[in-house]
Amino acid sequence: MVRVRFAPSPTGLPHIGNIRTALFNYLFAKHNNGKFILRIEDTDRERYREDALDAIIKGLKWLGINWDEGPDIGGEYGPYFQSRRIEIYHKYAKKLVDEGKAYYCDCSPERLKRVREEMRAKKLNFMYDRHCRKRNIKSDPTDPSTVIRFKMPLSGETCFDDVLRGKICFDNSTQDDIILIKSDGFPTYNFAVVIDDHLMGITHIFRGEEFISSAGKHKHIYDALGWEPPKMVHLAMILGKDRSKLSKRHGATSIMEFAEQGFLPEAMMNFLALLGWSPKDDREILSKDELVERFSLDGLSTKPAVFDIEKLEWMNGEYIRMMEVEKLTENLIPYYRKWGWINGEKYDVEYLNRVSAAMQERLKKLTDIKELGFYFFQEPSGYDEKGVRKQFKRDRIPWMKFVLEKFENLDNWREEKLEKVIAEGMEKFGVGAGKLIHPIRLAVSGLTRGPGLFELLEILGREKTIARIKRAINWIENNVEE
RNA sequence: GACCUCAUCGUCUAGCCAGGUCAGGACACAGGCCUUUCAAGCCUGUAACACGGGUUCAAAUCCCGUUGAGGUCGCCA
Repeated sequence: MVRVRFAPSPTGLPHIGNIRTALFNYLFAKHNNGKFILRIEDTDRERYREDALDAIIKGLKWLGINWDEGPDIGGEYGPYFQSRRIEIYHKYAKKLVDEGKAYYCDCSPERLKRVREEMRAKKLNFMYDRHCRKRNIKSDPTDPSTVIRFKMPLSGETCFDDVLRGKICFDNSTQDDIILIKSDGFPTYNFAVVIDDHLMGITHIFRGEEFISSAGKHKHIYDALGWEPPKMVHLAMILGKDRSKLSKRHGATSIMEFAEQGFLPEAMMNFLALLGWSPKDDREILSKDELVERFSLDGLSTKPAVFDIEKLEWMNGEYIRMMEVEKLTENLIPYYRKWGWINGEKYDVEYLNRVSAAMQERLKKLTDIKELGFYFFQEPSGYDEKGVRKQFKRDRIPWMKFVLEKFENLDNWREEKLEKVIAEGMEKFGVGAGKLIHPIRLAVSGLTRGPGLFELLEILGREKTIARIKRAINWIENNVEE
């Protein structure tokens, strides 16, 4: 049985790099009918953030990544918070000390800092000088004046197998006597991860390549405990547009910021899956089920990938276009509320659906409708500048007045009827359709672009159309020179 | 600095492991078609094997080196 885990630390909001790691774990588990486990690595009390756990859970759920065992739902390998597993770590740490494979150390942070600076001055690798290694201090994991350190072999070489990269080796002389238990009694990541992965029966570890260098150290701990390490898969990183590590500078980094910006979880999952993994054929739009079905180790890349938001936007647009109109409306409603376009429980779903249908193929993100479709909900507060120059010339006024009058007397406010009015105007004034259509569009929407004019007007309704055309004529008379 | 990882269009990538294809697809970009505008859709185009050696009849593909990029070197994860 395949068992994989996503093991975030609640020290910050999850960004797309973390989430993609979670996704690959998830896809691999589901592809193999295995279990996906969520474990919270909350052993750093200094950097702990109250809101982080909630953000992690929210982000994963939003994307559609569900776990089989985890902090909120439990499971037979719990607890799934490392902070609740302290006795376990102490037990194994003591065992290692008893067997002479680890030792207590009372070096102060100040001394460590000094040693580090001295080594730096000599241009040596920064490592603990093993001052306590042979002192045989008697202590206890809970004693705040001591830590427990691991006795690294002093010579030789240690290797582990990375599923993607093959054998990776480190010279033991370069490996530090890492801390297993901190002075506050909490384990370090390096220790807890080994204990938990083993005890939780993890079969495969998918994590970022920034963990490659610690994997060598983990191997020693596995060996010391007589355990077999899980299979290791170190994923290539996700980089920003400038090829540097992803950070705040690159815009939205927290996964929920993408949700707020109007990206769809299905599109986000699809896009993230393709960052560092390839289905190896020409298909790019893949549903969650298809991703699970097709996910495989040999499609995984070892090369860092640049996060390209333009492709995400394209893909999101694809998903918006594939969506049922009613579903699109449902997705848009929270934004309409947020912007005050609809209030309370009473709104015209029929109207919203027609707006959705008209705007669907023009949206890349849900929030695009704020710029592109506001006029369905609000009076335009001004007119597009270029549009004014081209379409709001004074000689258009008679044409607009003609259309206005016809509209006022129309017996049936239907697209076909509206179109007929324009045709009549073309004939009467001997001009092309655009000469009438463009000024009317600008008058009712304030924009020079959008859905077909007759569709737009029919949705908007007679009352608003008439009022807006009148207002525009007035505006031209007052603002445009002869 | 030491150690580790990586290297195909601007970007995501297929091809590499089992050498022989005009190096394929997608985003973006440019042009065209459609069209009342904008989108969408369709068609076309520009664009890459980091460099240098070697092995071989033949190298994007195998080997070595160089360069470049990234990562790690915490009582962070």
